[in-house]
Amino acid sequence: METVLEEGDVLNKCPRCGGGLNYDEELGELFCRSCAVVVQEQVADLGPEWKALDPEDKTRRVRVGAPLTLSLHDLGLTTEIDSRAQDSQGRALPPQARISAGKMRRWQNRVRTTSTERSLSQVLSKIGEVVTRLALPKSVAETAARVYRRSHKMKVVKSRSIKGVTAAVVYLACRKCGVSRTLNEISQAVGVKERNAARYFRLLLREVEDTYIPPPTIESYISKLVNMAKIDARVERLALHLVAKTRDSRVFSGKTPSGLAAAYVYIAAVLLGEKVSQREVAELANVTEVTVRNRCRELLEAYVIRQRLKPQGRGKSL
DNA sequence: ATGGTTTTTACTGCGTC
DNA sequence: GACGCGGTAAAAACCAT
Repeated sequence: METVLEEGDVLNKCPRCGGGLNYDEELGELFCRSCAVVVQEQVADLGPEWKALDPEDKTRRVRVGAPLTLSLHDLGLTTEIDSRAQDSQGRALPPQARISAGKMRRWQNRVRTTSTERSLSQVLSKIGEVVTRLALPKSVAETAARVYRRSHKMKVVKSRSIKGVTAAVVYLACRKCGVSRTLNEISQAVGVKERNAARYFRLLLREVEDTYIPPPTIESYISKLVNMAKIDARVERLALHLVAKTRDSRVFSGKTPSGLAAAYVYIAAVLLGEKVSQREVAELANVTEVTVRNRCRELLEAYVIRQRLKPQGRGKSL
């Protein structure tokens, strides 16, 4: 039960960031643990939604080869690490612009045909823009559009900021689809203050969305962090293990998951003798070093972390 | 608006490579 | 001496009420 990553989980390297890729044939879902973290359970939840997709996708998915690569890329492993991710080990990716255009076109077709009135609002087209810009999966676009139409029907978004609503809806869709993007990233892409988007997001949750959407887990943050920082996978495993061990603790309550995740990763790295600085994990988790330190302190106060681990664990004991 | 909680900002001292 | 680490106080942000 301490093992979270199963054998054979990692099939490939992410073409964009080099992180581990997981690809589920059955569900047609691929997830890079750096760019778009999707935890196993959440994938299962996605099942129905994916089945509802057009058959064209299915046939494309079955084939192996170049189209697959294309769809891999399509499935939205994105942005945020763009600098080094740009071009990886010689595998030439199709020009960004072309893919974006194609995706945009497809998305718009779908929306046009399904939406009853095109004049529904500018929000829908804005959603398309944002999804394209962030290279998010199609499922996100569809989910976002669906949520928006519903909220529109319920009149809750009447006379609200278009940008704010857009960001909120897209973020909500990401959450539903298990795509790990922060509200901050999306707000920036939309060009709106995060707190405004947050307001609308809460509004949506309260008024429209009846199904509870779990917030991003500490575990998902940990995976994201480890992969983004290119830290040894052992650290990830240990960090996740520590989370599991300390799961039923009040240390968690009210603290930002990303900060906690950063702390776990840091502690795990120290235990394993990996050289990872607080600054590094803090930056990647979008928190300050102070927060990392505080979480570490609280964690270490609450628990005695011993290193009685198996093979050549040259860890120190804290 | 307000109050309680959490995070950030800014600054300091300490050890070490 | 710069760097990583640890701590602190006050400001800022967040959130429910």
